[in-house]
Amino acid sequence: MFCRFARYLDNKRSITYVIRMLKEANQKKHLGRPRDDEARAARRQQILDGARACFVQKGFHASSIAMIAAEAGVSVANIYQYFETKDDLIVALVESEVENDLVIVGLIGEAPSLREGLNAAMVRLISMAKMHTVVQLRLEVLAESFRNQAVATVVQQSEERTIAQLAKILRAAQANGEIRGDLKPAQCAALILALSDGLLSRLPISPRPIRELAHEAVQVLFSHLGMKPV
Amino acid sequence: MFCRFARYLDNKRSITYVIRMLKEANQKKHLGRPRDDEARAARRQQILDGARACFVQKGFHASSIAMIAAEAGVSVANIYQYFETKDDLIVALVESEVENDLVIVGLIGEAPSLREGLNAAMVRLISMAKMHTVVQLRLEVLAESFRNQAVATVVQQSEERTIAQLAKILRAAQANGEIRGDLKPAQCAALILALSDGLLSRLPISPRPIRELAHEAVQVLFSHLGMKPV
Amino acid sequence: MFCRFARYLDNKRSITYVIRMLKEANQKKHLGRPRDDEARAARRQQILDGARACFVQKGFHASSIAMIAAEAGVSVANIYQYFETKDDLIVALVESEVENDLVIVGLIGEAPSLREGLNAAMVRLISMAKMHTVVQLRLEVLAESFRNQAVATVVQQSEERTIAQLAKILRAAQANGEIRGDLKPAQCAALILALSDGLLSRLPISPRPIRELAHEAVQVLFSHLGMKPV
Amino acid sequence: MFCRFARYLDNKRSITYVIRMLKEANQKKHLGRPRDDEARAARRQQILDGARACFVQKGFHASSIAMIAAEAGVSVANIYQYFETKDDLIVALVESEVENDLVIVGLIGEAPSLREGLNAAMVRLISMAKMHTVVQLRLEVLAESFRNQAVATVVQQSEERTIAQLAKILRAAQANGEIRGDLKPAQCAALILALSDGLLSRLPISPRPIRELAHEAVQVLFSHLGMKPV
DNA sequence: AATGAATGAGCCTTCATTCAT
DNA sequence: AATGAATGAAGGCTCATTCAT
Repeated sequence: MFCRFARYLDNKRSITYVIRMLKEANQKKHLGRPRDDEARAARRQQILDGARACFVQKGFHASSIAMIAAEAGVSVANIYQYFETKDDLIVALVESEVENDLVIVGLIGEAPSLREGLNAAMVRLISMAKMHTVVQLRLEVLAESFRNQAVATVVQQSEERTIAQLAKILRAAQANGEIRGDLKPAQCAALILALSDGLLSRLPISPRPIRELAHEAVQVLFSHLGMKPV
Repeated sequence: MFCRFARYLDNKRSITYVIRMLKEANQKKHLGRPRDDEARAARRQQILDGARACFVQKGFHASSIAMIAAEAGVSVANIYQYFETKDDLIVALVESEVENDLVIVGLIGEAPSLREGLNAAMVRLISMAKMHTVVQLRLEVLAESFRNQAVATVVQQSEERTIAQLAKILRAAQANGEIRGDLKPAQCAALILALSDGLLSRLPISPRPIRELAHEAVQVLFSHLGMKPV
Repeated sequence: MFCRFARYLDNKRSITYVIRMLKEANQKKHLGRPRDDEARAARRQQILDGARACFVQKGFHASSIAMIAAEAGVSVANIYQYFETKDDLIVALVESEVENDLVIVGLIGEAPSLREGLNAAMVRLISMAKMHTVVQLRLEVLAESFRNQAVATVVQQSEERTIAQLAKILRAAQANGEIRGDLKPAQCAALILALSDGLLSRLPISPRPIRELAHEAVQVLFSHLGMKPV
Repeated sequence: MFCRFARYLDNKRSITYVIRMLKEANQKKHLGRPRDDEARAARRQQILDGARACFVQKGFHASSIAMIAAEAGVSVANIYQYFETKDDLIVALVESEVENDLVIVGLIGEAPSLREGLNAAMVRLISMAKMHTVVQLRLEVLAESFRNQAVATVVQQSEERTIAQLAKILRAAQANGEIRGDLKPAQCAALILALSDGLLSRLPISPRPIRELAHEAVQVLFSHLGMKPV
């Protein structure tokens, strides 16, 4: 279920028309009164999914609530029962998006060795089916961080947690002698994340495949950490 | 002349009001017809400057032509004599923005040694007064590249040129033995650019000062290139 | 229990948020079904009270059902079990509001003399704690009478009753020689009511205190009625 | 050219439909660029006229900008080139509306005697073709004054001017012995205005014709002022 | 009877763009 | 060439009302 808008956007139809079409495609009826929190959470997620698809396609500011509603298959007014304003919706999406980072770092931690962990994380990132959308959103989020304090705060907190987690892994690797002991784990962690962001953000503009660059980058890291290159 | 909009945005006034105020603040009632190509170019630049200020403040899609016109001190309709659509304006701005990269790389090339060049470039970036706006726009541009083919093309071409230039410098350094000879210059160059982008993009969210991270990053690079760390 | 909305309206929050806050502030989660007609009437009154608070604050058309429900501490849907439409709610409120007139006129009738009665009524009006809201609503009602036939009818009927009542009092005063015998009681009564409305409606715009004007007005009346001024 | 909306409002058509109909009825084309202030003032007045018609019909808050635009025969966006917000439009209308008061008072001043002046003013008011709308708006304005400070200020200032003007006339009448010398002119003036407002505001609800009441009211005034009744 | 959820229609405002001057 | 005026379309948000529970 990728952004259904895409199917309409190439025609020259007006946005209003596209939205009506999408709405008619969603045969949804009046849903009645699902009482439980579970249903509410599901609907909330449904909206977030629609929002994500739109934001990936058009960015935060060029995505309209009407688009998001159509994409999610709910009414415009309904969205406002789950999110107070569009900004809140953006923040909520950012919150759910930054979870990814921890997951990736988790991959590193679960591996038997740092070397294998870093490799696994890289492979996972590169081959992830929705990588494209993750990266696209990541950029959107970083750009938004410059001007939207609420977003910046969310990302900053996630960043701290992620760095802390990765630093812990690095410290463990130092303890068992896998990497040099004279590196500052937190700084090193921040660097790894920055490098990763930097690489991925070039997805649409890099003259050579990101895959190659990522491989090279891991080499650089290994040598910096004092591990033998592959 | 930073974005003059900032001066008005905190009041509760409507955008329309703000724009009128800005317009009145720009004394020159009638700009008159540019006398020659040079004057035309100047006017064009004036518009681009206004656009840049707005884009930095609000992003591409949340900046309106009216804002840009007010910020630039020209009339709305006048903008349309220099740029066919808002998208064209964006592309033009992106074109002028990617020039920066070559300038920075130029810094590296002019230095007596690669080590000094890299250091100089880093210092220049970090201490540049308008660094904040450059980075903000960089993210905006990268995010836009994902969805706007015209922008992607411009950035991609610039990227190729920049990498080629940097690769040339690296090759020279290999030739005079400053760095390891077994590195692929182009790939290495791409990596350096990615690392730089990655670092800078964390400006608003990094839990520690970018300056520190940048210093560390240069160490990583040096060790990767086979130079002694500082 | 003055309009609780006031407490929220200064913040920048969206209306949706304000309404949710108010709702949560009203502890009783579920009102339960009213046991008898009396309980039903109480619930109805509860809604009318909420509506009154909102109408005073914002007027008929700028008050939303959601606001009224939040203010009254009932659910939106519940309102629709007591009033078929918002217009019906308005009419019902108008009906309850015009009762005031009879009460005031009653005050005049109960006094030992017309002189004392008029004075008492004036004092009562001016010093009434909720005078402000009464007057505000009175204007709202009069304005609405121009365009809403249902409201006009209600007010007109009340007006007739009130005039009749006051005329009766005046006739009695004529009978015992307190006032001139050549006045037409009904016309005179209408005049008194008009003067009263006219005075009070200037509450927010009068350059001098209404109290003074009211005193003067009573003098005028007295002299017109053929009573000695105070 | 009374409110053209009236023609549509009885059918059950949606507002949107009505607005489209009205728009199509206005064959207006793109107006080009009238440079002069005169054209701007005319257009501004045109909008105010449309607004007035709507406000009379539906009140301030139930009149939408779209309605006003359709009624005035301009586009919605165009309105915003003449008035910053809907509230500003309301204030502007109120400003133009309170001018009426001075005109009426002017009538009194121009008459050869106070008696004739008051009579003339009354007759003028009662027989004015658009009296209905004037009174309707007057009530709307007074009601709005309670909650809209900007409106209250405008009305208050007008009120002061009007009272001053009328007081001057009364003082003159005192000077030439037409009326009692012991009345306070300003207070008396305020009273006259209040009585007038009070009477007129009962237009839609008075059980007997306002004309009669007005006549009676003038008698009251005359006797209060110490003039012989007619 | 009471209510949370839902929605089509509408609200105010702004947008990118065009046109007559 | 430059610009004020103009506008259809769309933006974010709220409304009165309904329905299933």
